[in-house]
Amino acid sequence: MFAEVMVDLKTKEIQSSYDYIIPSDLEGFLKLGMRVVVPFGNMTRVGLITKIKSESLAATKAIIEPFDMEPIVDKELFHLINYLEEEAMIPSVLAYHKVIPDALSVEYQKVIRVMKRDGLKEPLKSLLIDDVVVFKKTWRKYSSAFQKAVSSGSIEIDEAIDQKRSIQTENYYLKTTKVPQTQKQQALWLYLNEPKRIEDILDSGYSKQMVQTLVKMGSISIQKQEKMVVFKPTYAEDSKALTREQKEAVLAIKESLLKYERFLLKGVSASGKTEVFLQLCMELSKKRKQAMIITLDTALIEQLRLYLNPFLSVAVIDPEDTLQSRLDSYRAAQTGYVDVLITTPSGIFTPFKSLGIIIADEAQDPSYIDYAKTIHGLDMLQERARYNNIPLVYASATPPVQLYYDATLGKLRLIELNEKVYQTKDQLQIVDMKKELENGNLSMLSKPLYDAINRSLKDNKQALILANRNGFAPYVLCRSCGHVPTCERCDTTLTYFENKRRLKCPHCGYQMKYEPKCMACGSDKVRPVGMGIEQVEVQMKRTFPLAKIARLDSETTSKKGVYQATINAFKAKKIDILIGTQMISKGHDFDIPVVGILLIDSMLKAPSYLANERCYQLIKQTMGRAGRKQAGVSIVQTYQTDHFVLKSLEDEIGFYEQELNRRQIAHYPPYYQLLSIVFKGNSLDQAERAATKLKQQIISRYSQYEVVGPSESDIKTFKLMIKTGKRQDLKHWIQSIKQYYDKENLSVRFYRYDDIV
DNA sequence: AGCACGCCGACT
DNA sequence: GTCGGCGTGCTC
Repeated sequence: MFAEVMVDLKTKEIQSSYDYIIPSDLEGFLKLGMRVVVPFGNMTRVGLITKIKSESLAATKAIIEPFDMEPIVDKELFHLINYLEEEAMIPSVLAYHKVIPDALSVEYQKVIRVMKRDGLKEPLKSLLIDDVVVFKKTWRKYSSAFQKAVSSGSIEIDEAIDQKRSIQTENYYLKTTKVPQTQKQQALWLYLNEPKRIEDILDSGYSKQMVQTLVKMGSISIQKQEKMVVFKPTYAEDSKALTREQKEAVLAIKESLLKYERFLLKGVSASGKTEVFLQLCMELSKKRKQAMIITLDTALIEQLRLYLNPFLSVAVIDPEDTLQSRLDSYRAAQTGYVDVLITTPSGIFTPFKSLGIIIADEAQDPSYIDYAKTIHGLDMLQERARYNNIPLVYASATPPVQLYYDATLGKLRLIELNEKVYQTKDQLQIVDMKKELENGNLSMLSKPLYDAINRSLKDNKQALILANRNGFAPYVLCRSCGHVPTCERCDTTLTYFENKRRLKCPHCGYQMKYEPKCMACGSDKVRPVGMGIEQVEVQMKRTFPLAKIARLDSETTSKKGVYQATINAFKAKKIDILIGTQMISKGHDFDIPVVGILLIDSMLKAPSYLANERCYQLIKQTMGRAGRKQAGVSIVQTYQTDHFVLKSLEDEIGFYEQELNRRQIAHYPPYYQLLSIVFKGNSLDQAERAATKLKQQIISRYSQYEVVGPSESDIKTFKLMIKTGKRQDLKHWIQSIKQYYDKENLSVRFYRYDDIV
């Protein structure tokens, strides 16, 4: 027999499936979806069995050994890998790496054994102080030196595979056919009529000693089985009584529990969405089916877990947890040992024994699109729901335009939860900052917002300020020559952080020390330009010197636990004014009379077709934090009072309709599909030529496509943006483009979810 | 001729 | 990702 194996070749986007001979002793044991160790060139690599077949013309080498005891990729995951390859245009090896969790990935090592020490020259001499040294990535630096040392016989090299985390096993004890002599021993022997763990045996009153003697005598055998972490519900009493709307929502979704259907559960926070989730999960648990809930971050995961755990067994995959704990939860979901799995979008590929529902919470959030803009989490979840024939519930207070559009077409069912648990009338005020300037107010704080905060502080109450812009200033400018420092890697302007005196790239994380001297002309007239959250904090402290002020942004929360601690302190009223980026807008219920929204003008101008929707959602969500029990006011400061996003903050339907109208006219989703094609060559020139050439070819051959660009995007790259009514059309020629440019020593990449226009 | 270096393609 | 083959070009 033969196996088709997808060899783990991390970077190259080449054909990666090769045929291997299955050694006769592994026949029957090796199955589809298991990983195996195979020889590849002069290397030893891990690969995934993608097919088992009885004939192969190509196979010459045999599989060395199995790497897993059972398949780690099931039918559904194969389907998803295939989907990523076809729809997201990701090469299959990369798709495989997306689907396999980090905890199960492997690293390749070189084990160097010193044979003749006197033959060694520098730098090897000082590197190989011990007789056996293991190298990982640093191997590459010295590979040629090692090579020479091998041929001169001073060292030998072996390959080793390092698993980051393996599936843990533990011993189970089982009786054999050999009956022991004494009565006591026989009691233990009879008790082990099925495999039991040592803890359970001890709990039942038998001693370790006895087990061991019986093992020695051959009356008990030891089996290795996977060690499962058990997630148990904490068993509370009855759940809360449902409101009429909640009952209707639960009923509507319950009706289609065993078929594929999409729902949009629209409700502001505190409208009781979580209770609806709980009811659905409990219903499924009775049917021995599992639920997957996706949310955004540690805090929201924890909130959900605390709500569900009294009634259900709940596992959690949080990227901030350790590899081992993520793997435990992964296995619990895969083996069906848990009712509910809560995870962030990073966990959307977790396999389940028997999945019954998928709930995508905070469905409007951009983090559902992966960093590389090639995968949309919501699309993957839709594919999984379709595959498993189960419902998919999107939950959001401010649904993405795409889902609103789908709902109007009847492609998904809209369920609204309108009743706020606390009824209050929220007030909205939009302040024109141009007028403030005319009236002589030079500060970043408008008079109405200043008054509102002041009043609140006098009443011993709090204020929440959204300033969604990291750092002290969006960029620094040399007033002498006009130079603006940009990122080496992505060419975007660097954000200035005053506290750390550093310039950072908001895009890729590149950072450098800030010197108040111009890198281009040497002048010392370098000044920060524009406003960021650090500056807001400084000014707030100056304006309200007696108030306790805290800031929540990516910088202050880089240490684990700070986020939650600050939120808790704010809830406990130990902080008077909380200033934060978008991270303060999600999930938390504060009871505050004043919400101030600053620095949104640049967001409205962002070069993304999603800018309006993101800004609208952010403002709405932040407003939603204000005034639960008490009356609240939200104050939005802007220079663009006429912008339709701001004008329709209290007219939801109006917003969606105007935005949809705009997108239809400008040819954006949901009416048109986008595909960006990015060329990266050895030189800017080469990339531009290729992009221009392809554009002409597309225009002349396919009149239905609209091509925008080419425009310079990252360093040494040019981008074309294709807009088309039907995406189906694109697939067939993408393959040929790829092959064509591979020969030209140019890299071409395709991004389905690029929103930057 | 002899060797160092870099690019290219094969790897089942 | 890794290695070997082959061509180029430099040096003795």
